Amino acid sequence: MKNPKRARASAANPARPARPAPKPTLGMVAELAGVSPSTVSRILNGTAVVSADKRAAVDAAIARLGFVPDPVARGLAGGRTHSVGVVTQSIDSPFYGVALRGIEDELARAGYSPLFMSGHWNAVEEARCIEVLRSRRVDGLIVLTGRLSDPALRAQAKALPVVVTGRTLKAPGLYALQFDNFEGGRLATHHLLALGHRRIAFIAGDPQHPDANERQRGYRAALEAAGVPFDPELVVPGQYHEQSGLLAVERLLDRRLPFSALFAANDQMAFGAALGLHRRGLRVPEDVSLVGFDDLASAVYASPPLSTVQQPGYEIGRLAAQSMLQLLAGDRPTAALPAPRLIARESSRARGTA
Amino acid sequence: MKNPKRARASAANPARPARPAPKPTLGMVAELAGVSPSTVSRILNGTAVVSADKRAAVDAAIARLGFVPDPVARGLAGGRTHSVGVVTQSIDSPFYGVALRGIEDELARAGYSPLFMSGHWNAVEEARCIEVLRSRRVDGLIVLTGRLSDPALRAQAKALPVVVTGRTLKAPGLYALQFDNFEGGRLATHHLLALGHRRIAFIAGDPQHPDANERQRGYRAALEAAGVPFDPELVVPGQYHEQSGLLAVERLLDRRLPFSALFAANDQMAFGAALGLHRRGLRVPEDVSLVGFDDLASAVYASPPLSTVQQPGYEIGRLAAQSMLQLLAGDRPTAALPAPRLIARESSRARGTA
DNA sequence: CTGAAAGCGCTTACAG
DNA sequence: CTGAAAGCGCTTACAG
Repeated sequence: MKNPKRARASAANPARPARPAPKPTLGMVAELAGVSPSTVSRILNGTAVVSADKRAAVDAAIARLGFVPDPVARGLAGGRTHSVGVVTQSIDSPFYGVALRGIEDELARAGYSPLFMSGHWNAVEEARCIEVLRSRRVDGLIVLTGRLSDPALRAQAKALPVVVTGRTLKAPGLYALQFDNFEGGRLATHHLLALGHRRIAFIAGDPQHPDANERQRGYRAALEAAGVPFDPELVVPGQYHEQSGLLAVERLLDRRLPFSALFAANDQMAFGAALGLHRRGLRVPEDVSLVGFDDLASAVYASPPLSTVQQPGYEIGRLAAQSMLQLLAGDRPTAALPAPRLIARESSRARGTA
Repeated sequence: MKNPKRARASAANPARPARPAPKPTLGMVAELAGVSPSTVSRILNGTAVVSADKRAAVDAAIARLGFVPDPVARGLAGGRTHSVGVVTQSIDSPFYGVALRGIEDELARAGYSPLFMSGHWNAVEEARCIEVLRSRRVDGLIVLTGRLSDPALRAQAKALPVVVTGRTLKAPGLYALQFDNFEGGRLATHHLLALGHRRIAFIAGDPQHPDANERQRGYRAALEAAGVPFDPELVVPGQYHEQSGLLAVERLLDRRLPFSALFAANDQMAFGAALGLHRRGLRVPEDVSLVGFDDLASAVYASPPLSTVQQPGYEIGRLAAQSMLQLLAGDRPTAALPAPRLIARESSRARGTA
C-alpha cells in the first residue's frame, strides 16, 4: 500500500480530527459525477468538447469536493507543470526586484507560478539555473538580461519557449523585450542641457552590459545635437554599483576639471556619486546637478530626490510574463516596452541658480 | 504511445541533430548497471544499505548517462518534491530581499529549491499563498513574519514542517526565529544618549507589527535607564514606509518642540525623515542626529550614510533555511539569530558639535 | 541486501 | 462526445 500514514489516519482513526480530509482527486470527482476520469480531465483542460449535462455534473462535483488539480501529477503526466522558470541576476536586486513582482502578478492571474533563480551575472551560474529549472520541468523560461550568449538562448528556445529582456534577438520560440537605453541616455543628457549645463560629466555603466554602452551613446548623441563638444575627460567608468559611483566622483574631482552636472548611468551609481559629492562639500543640486537612470524605488526618497530616467521595472516583468503566457498558448507576443521617460526631481536644476 | 513528439524526434529522425538525446531515466540507469530500479532509487536516497559492487556499478551508470533524478516524478511517487515554500511579504522588499537570498543560497546547497510567494501583509493572501504552495507539494514552509495568526501557523505545522521568523512561538514541527527588537531599540536610543542627546524623538513603526512595539519599548527603556523623562509628544506614529517617515517629521516639526536627535523604527522611515528634515532646511547630523533600524543595503550610501541597528537579513534567511533543512531531516533546529548591533555612521554625532 | 509489483494523480492517443 | 488503458518517472511496502 502507498501513503500508509495518510491512509491510516483517515481509515484506522476516523475519529481523529487532527488530520484533514484526504485531498480530493480527479478520480473522486469522476466517480461523484458519474463520468470517466478522462472526461474530467478534458473539461479541466478545455481539451475537447463535452456535452453540457456531463459538464454540469463535473462542475458540481468539483465544487462539492473543493477539488484542485495537482500540479505535480499534471506535470508528470502531461508534461506541463504550470510553472515558469525565471532567471534573474540577484533575487534582492533593487531594480529587478520589482520586475519579479510584475512577473509574479501576471503569472498568478493565469494560474502559473514563477520559479526564481539567481544567476549572479555569471554565464556559468545562469546555465546551471536553467538546468535546475528544466529538471523541474518548467513550461517556459524568462531570462532577465544576464550574460548568456544569444546562441545559448536560441538553443534553449528549441526546447521550450523563452522570453528574454534587455536584448534584441529573434528566434523561433523566443521573444525579446528591449528597452530603449539609447533614448534614455539621450533624454537624461538633454534634460541637463536644457537646464543650461554645458560641462556634463558621465559615469558609465559596466561595459559588459550592452545597455551601458547604449546609454553612453545617448549621452554623446545629445551633446552632439546641442553642439557641445564631447570631452573624454568628463567620462569615468563605473560598474553599476554604488561604490563605483563614489569612486568615479572622486576621480572626476581629482582631475580638477569644472563640471556643473553629472549623469550617472544608473541610480545606484548616482547615489554613490551623491555621497562622494557630499563628502567633498559639494551640494546637490546647488553645486552640481545630478541625474540617474532606472528610477529605483529609493530615488524618490533620496535627499534630495533624484532626477532620473524611468525604466519601468514592474512593467518589464509584467510584459515578459504576458509574452510568455502568449507563447505558451501558441500565440505570437506583440508587447513592447514603454518609451523612456525623464522624471525631473530635485537633484537637477538650472545652471547658476544656486 | 506517450510523448509522441519526443519519441518521433529521436526515433524517426535519428539524423536531426536539433533535439538533444532523450533525458536519461532511472530505469535506464538500472538497466545499464544491471540492477533493479528499486536499487537505484535506494542508492539515490540513501534509503537502505546496498552492496559495494552494485553501488559502484550504479554510480558509474549515473555518471555515464549524466542522470539527474526528476523532481516532479519524485514528488508524485515519494511525496517529497525537494522544494520549500517561502511566503514573504513582497518579493521586492528591500529588507526581506536579502533574506530570500540567504534562503536561496542555503537551500541550494542541499539540492532544495525555494518557491517564493508574496503575501503583501495580508492574512488572507498569505493563506492563499500557502494553499498554492501546498498544492505544489512543497516539503516545508518558511514564513517570513507576516500576519497569519499563531494558531493558523500551528495548524499548518501539523501537516508539514514550518519555520517562521519574527515570532516567539513553540509547537511541534514548527521552529521560530526571533530577532531581539527590544534590545535593538534600546541600542539605538542608547547610542544617541551616549552622544549627549536628551531630546530624542521617535518615529514608531506599524503597530500591527509586534517588532515595532518592541523597538518602542527599547526606546523607552533606554531613556529610563538614562534618567531622561519620556515625553509622549516626541513620539509620532509611522507605518514603516518612507512616506510615513516624511510625514512624521513634518508633524514633529510642526509641534515646535525642540529635539536634537531622531530615532526611526526602520531605515525606510529614516530615509523619509531625512528628506523631511532636508526640505525644512535642517541638516543631518549638524542639526539633528538620525538613527534607523535594519541596515538596508542603501543605508551605507545614503547622504549622509545612516547610523542604524543592523538586522542581519541574509543571516535570518540562511538560518531559516538551515532550520528547515534540519526539520526535514528529522533533527531539532537550534539556530538563534545574532544579537543586534549598532552601526554608527555619519548621520549621528555628539550633540552641539555642528 | 534486492527485485517485482503496485501506486502517486493525472493526461492522452486509441478506439469506439 | 466518451471510456478503458497505458504511461509519465519515480518510491516503497512486501516478500524473499
